[in-house]
Amino acid sequence: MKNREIAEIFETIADLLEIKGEAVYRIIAYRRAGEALRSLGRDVKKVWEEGSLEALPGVGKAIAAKIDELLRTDRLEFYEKLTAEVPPGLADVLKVGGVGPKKAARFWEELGITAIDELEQAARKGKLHQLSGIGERSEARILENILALKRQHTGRILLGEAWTTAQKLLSRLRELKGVQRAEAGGSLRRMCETIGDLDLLVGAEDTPLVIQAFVVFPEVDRILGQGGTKASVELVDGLRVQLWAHPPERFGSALQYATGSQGHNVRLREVAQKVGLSLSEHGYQDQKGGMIFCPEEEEVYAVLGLPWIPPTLREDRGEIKAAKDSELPQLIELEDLKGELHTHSVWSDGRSSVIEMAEAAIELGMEYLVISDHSRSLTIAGGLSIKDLQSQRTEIKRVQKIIGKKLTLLQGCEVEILANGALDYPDEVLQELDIVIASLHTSLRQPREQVTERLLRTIKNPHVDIIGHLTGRLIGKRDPADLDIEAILQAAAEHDVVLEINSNPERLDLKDTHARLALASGCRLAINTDAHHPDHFNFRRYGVGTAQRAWAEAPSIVNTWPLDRLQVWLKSRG
DNA sequence: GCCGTTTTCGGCCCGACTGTTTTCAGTCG
Repeated sequence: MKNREIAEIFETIADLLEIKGEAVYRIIAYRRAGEALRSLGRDVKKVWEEGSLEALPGVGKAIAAKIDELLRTDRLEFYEKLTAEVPPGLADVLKVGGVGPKKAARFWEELGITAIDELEQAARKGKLHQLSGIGERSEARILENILALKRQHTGRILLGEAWTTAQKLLSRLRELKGVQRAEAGGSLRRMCETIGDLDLLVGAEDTPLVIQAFVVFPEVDRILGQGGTKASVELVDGLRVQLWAHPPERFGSALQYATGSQGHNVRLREVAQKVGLSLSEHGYQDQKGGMIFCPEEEEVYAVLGLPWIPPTLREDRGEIKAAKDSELPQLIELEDLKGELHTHSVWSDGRSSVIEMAEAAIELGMEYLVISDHSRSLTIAGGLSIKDLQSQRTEIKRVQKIIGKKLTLLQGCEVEILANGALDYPDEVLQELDIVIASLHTSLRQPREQVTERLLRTIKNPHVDIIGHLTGRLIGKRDPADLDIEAILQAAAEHDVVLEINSNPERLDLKDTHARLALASGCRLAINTDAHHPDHFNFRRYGVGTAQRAWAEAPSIVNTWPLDRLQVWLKSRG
């Protein structure tokens, strides 16, 4: 049983207990345990085998026993009893906007509703508003939200997509009269791999005016809620956007609040409480009612004696303790990247020539650029024959002469890890290349042992320098290969093989938790764009965001190294 | 149900908006 499956069970338990009206902190405990499993990075089975389940944050005796039962028997008696009592379909009913545990319980008890479809039928027949305390407006809103839920394909969109939409909205907001500042918060600012909704924050004196101007933006399809300081809307493309507006002197605390995560904010407010302060989006309040305003986010943390915590760390994954102990990492930044180690050109499936890619790299101030086209067996992507590879070398040398010393071009290759575990070129060919990236594109669905073995064999090949997009996942489209991540990380650390964080927003592979585990295992990483066009160099911000979420510092990322150091390393590998 | 250099028991973040009511519960982030 996988981490995610166990997390889902705990989250459903939390929902059902809430509908049952159980103690709220018991419910929170199950949600926190679910979150802990999702952000673990390691296979919980390994933790279980070590007997250290209770060392996980949010996992105590009772929940550890439940994880144990699930891993041993694939079943959970507590869960089975609970679902016999409260229909599990009610957990889905909670996903409908405007329906929380209290209403779900009443629909079930008074109307016998146990699933979303039944709720829809009841709403259409006007049965909901016959209940006391529920009017026709609530009924209409619930029906509307059921239809909205059905329209949404996955519910979450890719980071890259959210980024683009947010930038458009922010620049429009900044043009509004009276707006002094506008920033994105939420999971976008934290650079999560997918985004559920956009959280935008504006600093302005006349906040209702800004809110009113925002809700009539042409891309707004419907208004879900609107007050003097916040509005919630759905855009024509279905994306939901929250806008908060606060006076500039409160911008820092408001931005901190809007950035989250919820878990981080709860922890921070607990720290505030211990020194007799109450923290909200408006600022700090002392016990006598006096306010401390924070125009800048740094001040929110400074009041508690903490250094500013970068948004990408704010996941309640130990960052507040690290801040207290002055042990926050010196995070990698975009400016630290000195070059790019994984790109494609028209020689295989890229859309630009070597010189076009080189010129774009120069424009971005890179010191070096690796052209790494696909190997021969990936015919669908125009993989290069050994002869083509030699012609390409001539071409790269020719371009190098044209561009001079502004950029150093290296010839690499993204070599296929074949289904049988061999590489797509013989060692003699790999040896001629400046750098070798080995990747899986095919037979990703092999059983765990087999795919893992392919990767282990690849890592042991002395000519392989980097493993590209380790799991092969495409977020929301293709599941990652089933791998023994820990065995692979251990081997990579041992053989000094670098693992790539592929920055393409569809991949982000390694993902944050795996990258964090890789660093803890002693692996080095590279942040690569896998660019097939100069525009794709923009993906670097997502790769850096992912690396930051893994608590990565620049020295662990090989393409922050200057060229001479990189070349010494490559030479040492033979 | 978890957790502890204030605690092994008694705490566990905080406010905005909505709808249906007449003062607030429910939902949401």
